[in-house]
Amino acid sequence: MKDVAQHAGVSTATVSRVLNGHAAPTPETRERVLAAIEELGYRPNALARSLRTTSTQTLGLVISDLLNPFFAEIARAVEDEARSHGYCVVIGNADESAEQEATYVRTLLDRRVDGLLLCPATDDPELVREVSAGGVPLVLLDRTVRGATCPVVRADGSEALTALARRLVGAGHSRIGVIAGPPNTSTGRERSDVLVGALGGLAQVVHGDFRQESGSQAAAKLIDGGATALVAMDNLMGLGALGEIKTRGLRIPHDIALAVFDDQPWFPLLDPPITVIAQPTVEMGRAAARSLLALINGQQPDDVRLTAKLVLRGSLGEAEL
Amino acid sequence: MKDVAQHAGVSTATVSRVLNGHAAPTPETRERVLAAIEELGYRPNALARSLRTTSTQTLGLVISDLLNPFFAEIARAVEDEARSHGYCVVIGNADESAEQEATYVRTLLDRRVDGLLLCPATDDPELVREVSAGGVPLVLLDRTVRGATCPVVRADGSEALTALARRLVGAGHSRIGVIAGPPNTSTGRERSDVLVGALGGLAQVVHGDFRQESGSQAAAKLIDGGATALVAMDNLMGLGALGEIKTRGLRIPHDIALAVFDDQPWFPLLDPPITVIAQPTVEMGRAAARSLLALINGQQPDDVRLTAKLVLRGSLGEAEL
DNA sequence: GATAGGTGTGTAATCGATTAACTACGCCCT
DNA sequence: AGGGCGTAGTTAATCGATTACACACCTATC
Repeated sequence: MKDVAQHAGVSTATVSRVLNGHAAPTPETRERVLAAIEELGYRPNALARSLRTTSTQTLGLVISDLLNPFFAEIARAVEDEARSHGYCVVIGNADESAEQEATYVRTLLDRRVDGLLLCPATDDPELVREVSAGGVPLVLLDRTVRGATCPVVRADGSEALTALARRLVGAGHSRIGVIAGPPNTSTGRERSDVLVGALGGLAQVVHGDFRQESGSQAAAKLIDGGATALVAMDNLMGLGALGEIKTRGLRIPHDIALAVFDDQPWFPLLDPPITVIAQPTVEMGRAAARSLLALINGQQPDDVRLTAKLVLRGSLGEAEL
Repeated sequence: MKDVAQHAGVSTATVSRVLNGHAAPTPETRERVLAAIEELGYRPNALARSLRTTSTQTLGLVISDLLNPFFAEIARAVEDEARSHGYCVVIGNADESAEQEATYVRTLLDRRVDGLLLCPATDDPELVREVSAGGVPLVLLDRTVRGATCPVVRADGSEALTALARRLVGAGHSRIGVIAGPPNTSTGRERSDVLVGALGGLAQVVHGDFRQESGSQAAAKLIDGGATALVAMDNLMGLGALGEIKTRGLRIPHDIALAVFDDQPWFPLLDPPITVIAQPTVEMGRAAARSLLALINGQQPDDVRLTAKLVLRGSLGEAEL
């Protein structure tokens, strides 16, 4: 910057003003400075700028698993929305591990992100408290924690799950296997609670960990237990369940019915296409980013609750007619 | 930091020394400083540190599309490897747009990332030159550019493509539709060049853009053109082709054979399972990260060429027997 | 007991920007 | 002519760390 100033025959202050579009510099000076910048190929150092202004124009996003297309899509939406407001997003991958999540959150805070979006790995409020104590704007996404004190953006699947339960019961299924998420995550608990409640005693629950492998194992256990219908509470566990069903040579929906929470582009391609509860992922990501930006700007955004929708495709069999 | 120093009754220099594990401070001082840090909940400002040391411990990764599971997996691997070496990764999503890619690259350079991994959207070497001119370590991943002067990490599918061509020809297919990537990307060009060459005149090529929609359109065109076999050069276009095949009610492999470049966890679940050319994505990501770290440490890593493998699963029909 | 050498800390410059406070230079008005 | 005022630009403090250099103190040696 000093070089640019020298080159243009002005002080660094003037260069800075030109850079930041301040009113002061005369058009002529401005021209000279811009020419110098161009000539020297100067690019301002964002670190120095941030240090001085205490604003990094960066959001942190800590998600549970980048490999999960659900989160990838969310990340994409967050990034889109943030960019359209001039913000960058730094993504941290927690790998469903609370420790790694904490490490990442601290790293991002150390780098002074302007705000943080978190999909908490567990419902332990400790980390959230730590961030809030640091005074950094925080929004929870997809999952919440016990006694959360910050805005939360999530999808509400109650209605869809209830409708799904009604269909399954109506079709005469009496042993319905629920492949639930980990009980220490809000989504893991709530989704299965709602479904189990609506199934009124017909449900058998096995908890997985939102990963493919656990989906296969849970499916195996439930099929062995005599289930005639399976509901996987997340797309990766759904993938695992499908694998197990295929391995055993069972036919959907003839031998076993299946529904999955989370839609994926390839679900309609299966034979039969898979019935799902589709979450408005893109909207969730955008809404979360918007809430966070509002928070950063000193507003008090409300919680956002979007509704997930039941999409019938055929994998429940007659139940769908 | 000043507060911590005051609290411990030492100077900021000593605090800094404790923080950075310098030999100097006596165990007793060290204790006092650590206690003060603990008590005040002090966390060092990474921006200030980076400004002073000109090292951010951060790698930039600019990929074409986070929604593409291939790139998501790569991102994951890069992140893993980087983290294990104490580096963070900032991911930029270029959305297959050269402009957005350039914007992101510049933003990352402004933030002084220690090195950059790039999956270039086009094979135009201009951006690469710009980065190199800035003296920032750069490694290209998956794709290369014309006359690249930096290390490149990619998968070589020639062998697998040739084997695939042999099988298709051997099975008597005489009109083979190739759904290629954009001709201005190295992977888009090279993959189809190899395959078309190996098919010796039996190929019909339609270029897509590595997105689902273009896969459907290309498939439609090729099927209308009388193709009895399709090869999609990337998983998203493969997904599109599958959709088109399903829409038309065609049966694989009876009515049409299909193979896809890039494996996906759900390909084995289809009926029949899809034959693919599988790339070692995780290894690519890790290798790229390692090359970049080597470059940062002043070494001169070689290009890395991993081999993609043909995985026969049944979607080619008799050709596979 | 003076000197050399080693050790633990402090002082202050520095990284590259932003910005408050100040200066210098017209220009207008009485 | 002189005072007031607006404007363009400069000087220097600042953000929060790192680190070269200086300094004080202690110990070992002759």
